[in-house]
Amino acid sequence: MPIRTGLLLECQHRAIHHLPMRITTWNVNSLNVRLPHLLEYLAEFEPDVVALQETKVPDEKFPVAEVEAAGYRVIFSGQKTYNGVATISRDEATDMVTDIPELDDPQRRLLATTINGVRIVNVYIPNGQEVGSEKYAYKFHWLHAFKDYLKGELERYPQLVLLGDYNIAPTDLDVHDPMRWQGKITCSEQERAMFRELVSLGLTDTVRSLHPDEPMFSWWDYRMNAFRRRWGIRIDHLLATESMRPCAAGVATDYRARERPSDHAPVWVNFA
DNA sequence: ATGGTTGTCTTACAA
Repeated sequence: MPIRTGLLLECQHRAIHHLPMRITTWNVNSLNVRLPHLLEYLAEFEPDVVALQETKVPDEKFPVAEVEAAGYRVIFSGQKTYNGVATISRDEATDMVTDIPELDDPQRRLLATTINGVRIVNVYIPNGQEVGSEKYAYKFHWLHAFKDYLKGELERYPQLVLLGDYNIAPTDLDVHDPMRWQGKITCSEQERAMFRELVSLGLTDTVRSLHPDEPMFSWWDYRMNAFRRRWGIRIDHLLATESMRPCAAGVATDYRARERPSDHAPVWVNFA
């Protein structure tokens, strides 16, 4: 059965407040390297929106023609070597924002836009490297400024999806080996408290709400055959306002198993 | 599991 048909069947029992949408987040770790995988993903899943992180491509070198040839539009905020975000969509993206007000930051980590009446806030939250490090302090500086910005977005846009690479594993259910990761970067109590603060602004962890008891991972270290051994963590998330009605979700783990993969797999949610 | 592996105008740094 084609996936598109499956989406409609899965969602038909829900009340529809906006167009049904399949929305994906994927840290591609270099769009230049991962472009073939992205084009395969678009053809296979026919998503309405895909938020990319770590594109690592400056805007003047973004592969616009390739994405448009696949039947999509794209907006982006990139830089050389590091970071970079892009949002791919079937329909028009308006009211683009690339910078957090009050945060003077050259790192390209935010791309907010409106698609079909839904505010799509695509983020590449800083990794933090190690608890207590300078980069860890930057992670929280960024997050505090972002949280203030997000409050305003939520007031303006009743239908909002906040998605991306959060670099936070919210609970031990999101970690293959919680004892190994206890207190480590992505799993520290301070990071988890910040994740809960974002949720408490009026958002739902859509993937977890649909799979409340199932360990699910979105990132596996390149080293030590971590993927083959299923040593993963869930750090890529789609949070949404209550109005959004998620009806199915999953991780396209298959894309992590391919040749020359990103270390993240795509995470998708269907909204009724 | 702290050993390693990716990606980047690389030989260091970020993840």
